[in-house]
Amino acid sequence: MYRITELARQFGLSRSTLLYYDRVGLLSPSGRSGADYRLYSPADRARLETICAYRKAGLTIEDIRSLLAMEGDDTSEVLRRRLKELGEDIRDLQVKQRLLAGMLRITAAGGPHADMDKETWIAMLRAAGMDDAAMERWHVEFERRAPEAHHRFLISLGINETEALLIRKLSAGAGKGKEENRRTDVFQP
Amino acid sequence: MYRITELARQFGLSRSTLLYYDRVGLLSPSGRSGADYRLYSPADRARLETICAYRKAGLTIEDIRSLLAMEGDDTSEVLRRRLKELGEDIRDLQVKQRLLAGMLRITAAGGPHADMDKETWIAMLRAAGMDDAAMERWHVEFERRAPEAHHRFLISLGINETEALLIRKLSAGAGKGKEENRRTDVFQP
DNA sequence: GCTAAACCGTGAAGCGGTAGTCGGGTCAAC
DNA sequence: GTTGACCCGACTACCGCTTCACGGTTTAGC
Repeated sequence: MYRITELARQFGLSRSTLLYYDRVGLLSPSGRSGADYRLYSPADRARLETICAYRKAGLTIEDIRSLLAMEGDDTSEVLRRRLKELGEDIRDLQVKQRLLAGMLRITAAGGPHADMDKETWIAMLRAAGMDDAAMERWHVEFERRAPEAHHRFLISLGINETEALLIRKLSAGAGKGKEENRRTDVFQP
Repeated sequence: MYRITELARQFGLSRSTLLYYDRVGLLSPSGRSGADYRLYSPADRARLETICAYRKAGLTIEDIRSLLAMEGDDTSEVLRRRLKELGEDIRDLQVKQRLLAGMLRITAAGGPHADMDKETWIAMLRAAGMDDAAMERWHVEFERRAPEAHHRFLISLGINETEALLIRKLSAGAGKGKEENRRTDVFQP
């Protein structure tokens, strides 16, 4: 059995937080001491562990309550909804980033890579010693191992859909040894 | 002169919001009608326009107050600070995305690289002909040109916060020519 | 046995940035 | 003079806690 501050410290929480969880009925200690102190059992501890995991994913208290209530039946719907929300929240923040960057007249921070664009990326690889042929091998390898990630990556550099598909097609073709498809200029236009 | 609800609607705000702005002294109407109604002048309107622009960038009321107080002298510091905060907030959300995706056993749809991990990435660069030294030069270059994007990139490969910060620190140090920091094993452990 | 520190309890208030609601006053049109 | 749209100030609610206040309990050392 753990006392409140002891348990709180185990999870990096404050005593107040556990008091709050008790008040809202999310986690109530299963016992009390003679002096009416809260006593948490190992089962309570396990429940708190789950709660913390969900909280770290940004789920609301209400969401967590319902997740704990339905005991692993169909948790996925709530989680999926939260995942969607997160995506929207991130996009909102990215919009704000762009607005602010505009005010500062900084190169607009756009996609997932924000201040990264095709030119910067290529310059970096070149600085590391890659030449055109190496970059082509790299695209081929990327397309072979993770075509979807390859696509997302190209988009994140600000390359448009059409051009991204073209690059991928050439990478796929080159991987099969078709010599006539050698057009390194597409990779570094 | 505009009345409160009229002005609120022009900016897609609620009446309550303008009442609040008045209460906290962010935007007070320059006049009152005979019936003590708030009357906003065109100058008030212009001020509100600025306020809305800043709010859309997610600045706090306090930030906006100080920005308006110093009348365009050195706004950039506050804005830059907010931009940094936004980057951190986005990273926090992306961490949550990954945690949730893990719970759903989905290949993280959130990160820019999704089904990409550190091992695959390194294998790809090696296949393209990069050696350890080249990879280190690349990290150094990445850190120098786009530190935030570098961080996001490392996180997207599934590298944890602590290790990402370590790699960046070493990259930054190596960029300044500190030979004793040469520890390529950190980049490919 | 005494004291001090560290713990425990309860209850209330506060944070930000609104949204909404209340009872009552004001205005223009019919 | 009445209807209905608008306005007023003041209030409450939201989330996930945190902080404060005040008093009782446990623990350690002397």
